[in-house]
Amino acid sequence: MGKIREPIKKNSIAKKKKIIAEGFKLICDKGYHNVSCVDIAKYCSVSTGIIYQYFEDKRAIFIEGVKLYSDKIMFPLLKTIENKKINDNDLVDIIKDLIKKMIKQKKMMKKAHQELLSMSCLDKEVLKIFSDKEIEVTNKLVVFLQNNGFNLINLNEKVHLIVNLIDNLCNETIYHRHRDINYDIFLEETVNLIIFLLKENNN
Amino acid sequence: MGKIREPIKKNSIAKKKKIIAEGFKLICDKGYHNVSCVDIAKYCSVSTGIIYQYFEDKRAIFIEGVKLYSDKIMFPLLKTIENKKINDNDLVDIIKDLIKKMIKQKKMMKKAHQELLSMSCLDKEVLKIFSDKEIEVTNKLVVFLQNNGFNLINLNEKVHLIVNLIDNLCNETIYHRHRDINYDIFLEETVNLIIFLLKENNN
Amino acid sequence: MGKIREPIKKNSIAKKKKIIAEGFKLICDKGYHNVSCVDIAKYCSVSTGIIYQYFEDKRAIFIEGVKLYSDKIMFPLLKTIENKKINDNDLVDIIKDLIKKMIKQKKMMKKAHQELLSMSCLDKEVLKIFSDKEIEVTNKLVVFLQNNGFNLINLNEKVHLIVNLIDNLCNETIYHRHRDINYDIFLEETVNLIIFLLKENNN
Amino acid sequence: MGKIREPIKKNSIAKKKKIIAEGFKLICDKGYHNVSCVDIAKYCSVSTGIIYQYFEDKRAIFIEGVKLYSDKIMFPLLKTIENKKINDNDLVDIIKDLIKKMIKQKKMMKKAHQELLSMSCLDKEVLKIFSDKEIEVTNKLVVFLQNNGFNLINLNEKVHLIVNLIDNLCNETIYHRHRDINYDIFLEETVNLIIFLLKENNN
DNA sequence: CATGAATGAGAGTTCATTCAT
DNA sequence: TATGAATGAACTCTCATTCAT
Repeated sequence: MGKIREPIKKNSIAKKKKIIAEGFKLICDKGYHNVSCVDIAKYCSVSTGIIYQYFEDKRAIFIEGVKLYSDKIMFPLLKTIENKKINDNDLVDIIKDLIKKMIKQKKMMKKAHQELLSMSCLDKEVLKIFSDKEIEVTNKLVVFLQNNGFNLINLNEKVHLIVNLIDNLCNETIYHRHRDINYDIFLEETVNLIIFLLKENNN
Repeated sequence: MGKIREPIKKNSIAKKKKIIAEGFKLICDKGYHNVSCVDIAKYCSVSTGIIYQYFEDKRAIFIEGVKLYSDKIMFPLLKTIENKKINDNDLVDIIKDLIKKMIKQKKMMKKAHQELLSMSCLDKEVLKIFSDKEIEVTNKLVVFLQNNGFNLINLNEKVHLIVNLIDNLCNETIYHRHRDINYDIFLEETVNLIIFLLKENNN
Repeated sequence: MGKIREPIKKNSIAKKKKIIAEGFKLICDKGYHNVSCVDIAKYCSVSTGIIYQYFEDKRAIFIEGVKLYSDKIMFPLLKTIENKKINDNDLVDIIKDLIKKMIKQKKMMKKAHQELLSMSCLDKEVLKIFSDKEIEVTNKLVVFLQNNGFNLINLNEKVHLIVNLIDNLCNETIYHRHRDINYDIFLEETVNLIIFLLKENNN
Repeated sequence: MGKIREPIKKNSIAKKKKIIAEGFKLICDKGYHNVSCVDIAKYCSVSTGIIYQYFEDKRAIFIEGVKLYSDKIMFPLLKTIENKKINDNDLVDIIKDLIKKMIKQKKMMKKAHQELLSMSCLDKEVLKIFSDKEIEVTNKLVVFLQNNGFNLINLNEKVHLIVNLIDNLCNETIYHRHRDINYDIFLEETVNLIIFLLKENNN
């Protein structure tokens, strides 16, 4: 029943923010299904009752957390390309450097990353947030590339492919550990593809 | 405790298989966390007791199901390339056809596919099964390509990339629905990349 | 896991006490193995949940009950000798009177007594509680006897024997009903032994 | 429902005996409430079905076991005095020796002893078996003492007391371990009492 | 507004007993 | 007769949610 209430007092607003921040952290850490609302309340040093005044349920806390923090965990690319300039000479190095930074970031958030990935498979709202965020990333990359002289056709779709390629590389490196893959070669081949996409004078 | 029993009688073996098949179906349909062992028992028309004689717990049923059915749901590529021959002329068409078939298959198993993906993010054993299966797919594709005259260096890594590219395309098409993407162009560009990988005289 | 909580509010403290008192009563009445936690909850008019917030499990309720009520059930001797004075003339009568009072008390608690005895055979913690209580009883009796002029050697061991003799007599009378025993004579002989122990100028 | 059947074939009779012997052993070992009928069946290498054809339930197996084997566990005194002769000179030594042998025997059967003691507190049938056995023991001891020249009044009751005293001593020694008791002195005092009982020219 | 004790439905699991083979 | 697979009621325990204070 619609008893959800928005905090007005400064103090209460801070409390709600705390529940999102800390609660989201706990969920990502322990796993969504291994954490109860009482756990979250305790972890945030608030009463269980207050949680049900600010949030529909556990999922709502998670969703709010996803909205606020998914950038860092799922899309480190955004931060990484900010204030970058590229010139043709060191294109390969720049891409490699960027990928390495992303891997590092994602590794730091491994647990959270897994949890978010898992939830995004099942929860339409989470997926929507990610889709929107991906579009944002794509758009920024498109602008970024155009500003750096890459005026290609189908740039939108190419950027999507690039994002996917980088994401795959990151995930392969962090999780899969396929025994039969040489990850250095995998990196080279991925970069090759990205360069091909960026250099292509298609159609 | 080691109370898990292996069925011996024909009838019982069938019953265990039924629990895996139907139980896995139910889990994929409703979601792992929305289904209890009692639900599974009812759905399979068996007693709850028998479930605990054949399986450690709910997860064990799921894992068995994954082992048996993950091919069809996660790796339809395997079936799709069997008994195929390719010649240079229609390479593009063959790839496109293959992708379309895979999308169709995955769409049929959408719910199950989501559930498996989600679980693979959290459960090491599930991930392991998938990793192993992926290696198998890669190896078969490598052999397949070699049999068709594609003797490229880094073939292993390239095939991995191809599998990823196709997988991404499938997922994009089935789930993401990014508003800003033209999926026909996305398909063209993906195929372009695959062809590039297959034609490349690298290094 | 450490989810056990200590009640703070007056009301809750009373509730926990109620669970111990009534739960212990029910267990003693019906038998430890014939009573479930749900039974106890219903009998105490509380929810099952609260039981698991205050107690580890059923056994914990029983143990708490034993700690609180074992005096009355197992060691009525303690209460019985309080504020007694003895002089040589009526020693026999005093002992007989004391024994009769104890039998009466134990008879009232027959079911509980059986249950406690039974559990003490199997449960080390219960046995420990009883052992400690027995030592307390012994010590008080020792002091009591010294205050009444019985300064014997090996008083500790003698008192243990006396306690045992009385206990045996009680149990024989309440339970065994050996057909071949004349319980009046059995009482006489037991008192004889006690007197012998108290009068002995040993070694 | 009265489906209990008595085995007729040699083979089946042996099977029933086996269930009693081995089943009783298992129950005493693991504890009555920690062993299921299926456990017993497995332990005895018989089918669960057959158990329910020969016995009402688990308790029935236990009762049969008690009937057959309780002598050794609860009343080692019987075996110990067989073919003994006593003369006044070494009466003390004989009693001490006897007690030590009993303690040794009971120690060997500690687990079973505990279980039987525990059950005897709750189960009237078990208690009856023990009561009858105790009467038997008493009677044999009475005859034994008369044969050795102890023609005392109230011999029956005295023997009961002696049996109790010895039993207490055994139990104290094996289980209680009261910190404040010196068990050598306790033994001395107990023997003193027994001698007193045997020498007394009462009334 | 905030608290956290209390609720009770429902999850996972066991086991005495039955019954088809 | 003997088997042991199967049953399902009953047990222990958890947790999202409520509500008196």
